[in-house]
Amino acid sequence: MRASQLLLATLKETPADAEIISHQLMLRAGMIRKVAAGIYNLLPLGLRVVRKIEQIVREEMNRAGAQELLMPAVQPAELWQESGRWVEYGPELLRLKDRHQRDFCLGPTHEEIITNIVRNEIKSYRQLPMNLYQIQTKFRDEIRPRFGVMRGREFIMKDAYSFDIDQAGLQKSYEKMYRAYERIFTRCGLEYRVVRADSGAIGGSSSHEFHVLADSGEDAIAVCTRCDYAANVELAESPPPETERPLPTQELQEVDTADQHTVDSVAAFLAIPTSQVAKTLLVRGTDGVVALIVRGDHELNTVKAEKLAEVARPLEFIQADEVPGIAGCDVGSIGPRDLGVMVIADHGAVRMSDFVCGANTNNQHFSGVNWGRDIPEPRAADLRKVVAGDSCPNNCGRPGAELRIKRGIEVGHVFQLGTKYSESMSATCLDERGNSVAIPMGCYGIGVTRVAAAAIEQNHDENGILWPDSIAPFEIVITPIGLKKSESVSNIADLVYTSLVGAGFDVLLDDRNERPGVMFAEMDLIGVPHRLVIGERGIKNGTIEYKHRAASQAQDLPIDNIVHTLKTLKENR
RNA sequence: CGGGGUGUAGCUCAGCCUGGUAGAGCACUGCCUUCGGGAGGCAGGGGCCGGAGGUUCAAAUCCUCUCACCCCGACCA
Repeated sequence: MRASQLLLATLKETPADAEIISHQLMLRAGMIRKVAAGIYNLLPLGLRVVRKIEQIVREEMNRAGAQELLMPAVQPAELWQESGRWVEYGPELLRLKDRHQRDFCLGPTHEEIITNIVRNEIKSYRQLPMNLYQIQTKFRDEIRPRFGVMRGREFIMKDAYSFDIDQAGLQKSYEKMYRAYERIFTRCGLEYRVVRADSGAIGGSSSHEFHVLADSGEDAIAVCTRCDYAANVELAESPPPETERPLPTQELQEVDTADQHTVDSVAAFLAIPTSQVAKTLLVRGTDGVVALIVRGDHELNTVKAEKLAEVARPLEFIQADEVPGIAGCDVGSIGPRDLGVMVIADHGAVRMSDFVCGANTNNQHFSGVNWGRDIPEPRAADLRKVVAGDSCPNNCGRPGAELRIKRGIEVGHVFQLGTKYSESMSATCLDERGNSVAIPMGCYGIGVTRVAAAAIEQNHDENGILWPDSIAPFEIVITPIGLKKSESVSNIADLVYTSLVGAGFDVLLDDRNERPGVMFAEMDLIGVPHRLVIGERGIKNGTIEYKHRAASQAQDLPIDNIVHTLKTLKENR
């Protein structure tokens, strides 16, 4: 490609509404332009990167035995009504009507369509296992799109769906995808962690997210400092501590706590740490109200709470105006003693002794409270969010092992759907004994455009992007100095360009006759990993200057076998 | 949906408080000089000041409404 024929839409200044570095650099490098909130043009340079990522994904999916197909972006409401998601999915599903007033939506995902294909085409276990995937535009009407293509409303996604005759088969298909994903993200040059995750609204059981670690990540993940443990903060377990509960040393006392209504202010008022205060939260239960207790310095994990059979889903806190009727006091003074509702305490709270809690009378708290003595032993459960410094839930036992909270960008997600869709949409086939069974499904997504943004978050410097070779818009840029003035420069530049292209490199020849400073700055900005500078000076010595984007120093390479030299360089990387 | 903010040239922004002929830098066009890290000079082109209504002799500026975008939160995964 010649730069004179490329739409090189670089910006010197950073557009005001771009917050994070990848968004800024994608705009400045001329990869994307905004059309509306969360909706972007992919300019030629951006599309080049996306196509390279797609190609890696395609190669690895095919290698794993999946087949590519293409489903429509516009989908009829009937299929969504059948699966129940026409109602369930909510306003994130962009709905539209055709000229006959029939309902359609723009697909945020394709479980309905693929299940429809499979129920029509798959009749026998002999046709399984099967894995079908597509790389396609998705639409999700996000409440708040942000960070450029990181969280766009329209984006490119690879989605794959596996079909097996039984759970064991699904497990195998799942593991295959898991391994394919490891290969894909490694080939894209990304540093990532595999995170155990909640499968959430899509339903099913086993689920892993692939997260690129970056400070700008939207998801908090808990990772062990010593082992592989990594989990979504919402799902990371906090197992019962091994320490015993200390014996009581204080008597139960009722204390006047004036107008202190929060854990922090009560603790400050009594001059004790917040970890000595029990926080009592009233939620709607399946049978009446339930009190959830966590230590004052801990936070309730609503995902965990919802999993308790006694707690109503979705989790609903008792409104402030209802509290006096239940506890006899306002929100700031609730405690588990003589509360008259079921009490469930987090493992950490169960280990407390001589603690402080509300007295169910306004402005009154108890101190010196002990389970078993003053309040019946509560039911114990894992209720809290993990915090940095917690011990590794894996019990990896390595010295110094503790949890850290890091931020991650979710670029891939694999989960086992089970028979959620095959049952609601009757996708069945015959097993070897002739029984009709619902087909267990898995689904596997990769946010292609998000991978591009995540790669930038991880690979950039003050001058611009540092693309990994595998997904760079161009592998090599040739920068001739004084192109119009020097015939030898222009001849050598052309010669090197044609030889490199002939050797299969993806090369950009900067034939714009710009000033050197401009060319250097722009090529650094768009992040071409390898640069050859051709100038009179080098030609006289029979050399071409070579510099890797990330290197601080350039080096001179002999012109003679430049193609071979670069091939060797590439192979050694 | 709640709170906050911003809409003025392609981009970054000034001007608004205190009403009086629309500005700068970058980008763009032409000419000259320059030419190994986003050059300099001269001359140009480009704006219904987001939109509608109002106040006023006069509105980018004051008032009302509206639309769009951004940030925080809630929500969602």
